Amino acid sequence: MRFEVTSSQGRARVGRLHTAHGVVDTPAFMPVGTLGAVKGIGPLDLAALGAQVMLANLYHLTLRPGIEVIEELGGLHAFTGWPGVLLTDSGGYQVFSLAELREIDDQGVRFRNHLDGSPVALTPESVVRSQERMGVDIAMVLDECPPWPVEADVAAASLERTTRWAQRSREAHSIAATALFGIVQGSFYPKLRERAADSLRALDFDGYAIGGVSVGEPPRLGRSTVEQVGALLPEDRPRYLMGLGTPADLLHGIRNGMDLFDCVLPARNARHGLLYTRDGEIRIKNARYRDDPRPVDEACSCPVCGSTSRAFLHHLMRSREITAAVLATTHNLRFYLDFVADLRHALASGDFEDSAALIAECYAADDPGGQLS
RNA sequence: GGAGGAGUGGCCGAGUGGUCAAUGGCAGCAGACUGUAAAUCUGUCGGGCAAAGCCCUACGGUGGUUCAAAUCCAUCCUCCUCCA
Repeated sequence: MRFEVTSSQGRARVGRLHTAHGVVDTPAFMPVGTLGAVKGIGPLDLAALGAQVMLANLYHLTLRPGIEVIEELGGLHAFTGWPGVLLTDSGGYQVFSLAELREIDDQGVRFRNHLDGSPVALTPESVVRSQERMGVDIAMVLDECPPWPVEADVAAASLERTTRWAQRSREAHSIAATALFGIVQGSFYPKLRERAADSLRALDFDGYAIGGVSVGEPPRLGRSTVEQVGALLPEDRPRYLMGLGTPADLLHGIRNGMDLFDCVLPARNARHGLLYTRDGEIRIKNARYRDDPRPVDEACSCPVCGSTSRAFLHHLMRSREITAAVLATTHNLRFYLDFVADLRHALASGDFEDSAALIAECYAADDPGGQLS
């Protein structure tokens, strides 16, 4: 993997990430396909929308269909038919989201499989090995993602473990075609974040992620952490803000030097009837859209906005028609991908602050403390 | 003609003397969702008001018993089943 920064404005930057399965223009939004596909859209359609990277999840793929099956079928690219770059998350997020179903110690994490209760063990080493076996382009280390609130001493102990795991992950990494990213934890304690960034830098990862954000904290804390950690990460490596976020979160992240983003929001919200437009969010199931002949977003380039009214989407969504999810997902992902592409182009041409101001206006409600403007 | 059964809030459907403006579900109205246990979950859901309270209207119609009726009695209306 090779990463180059081609232009920058303030701390925001434009870059190119070269991987075994193609190039990624950064800043990039990466749709989340936990089980190997983004819910509601096929891999080729997703690529046609402009997505260059898709996420998948090692914990989930380990349970079903199993790493062996994926390996036998030629790796995760061949198995899923996804033509672009693949990044897998390690299961660190499930340490947070499935907290009631797991136990954690220095060795690793033991889950009670959420499907049938059977035990599943992940260790830093097994996680790196499994991601390499699937042949993904970017692998994430196993980390512990603590919820908020958490006491400082608990967060510190958690971080020490995550740091030891990062060391072990680094040592376990053996296949160059699969890049390995470290993850900065440390909850919302600046000293812990600083310590985390220092120790990860010393391990010389291919890229660096900020994890443990949007875990129940007040939005201002998340924002300030991104600002702080963004300044601590190496300039010459891709920076990945894990799990975020809203359009406003992306703008804030880009402004603070982030290159990669992933989030389930555009896809999940689409399924739940919340659509993004250049004038803000709309809840398409609301009665007001019953006979609205306009497209979801006049300025949107997606195939749905080119052919479909809000009224029709409203009808399909209320009827719980599966196509409603497909169309809404198509639109929202295109919106996100265009959103980031527009900022990328604005950055490259020097118009970033103008674009940012426009976005901040549309998504003011999403802007705790007004950091965007 | 005879025998039995049933009519409850927009719909379906509980409730069989007071704790019932009436369980549930659906529909409706709105909200949440951030490295996906999520095509999920939550709130609301007769009307009015100076609104954690009060008033009005409500369980097919009418009348009655009772301190008190969706619940008991009489009668009428409608529907269903079976027998002639």
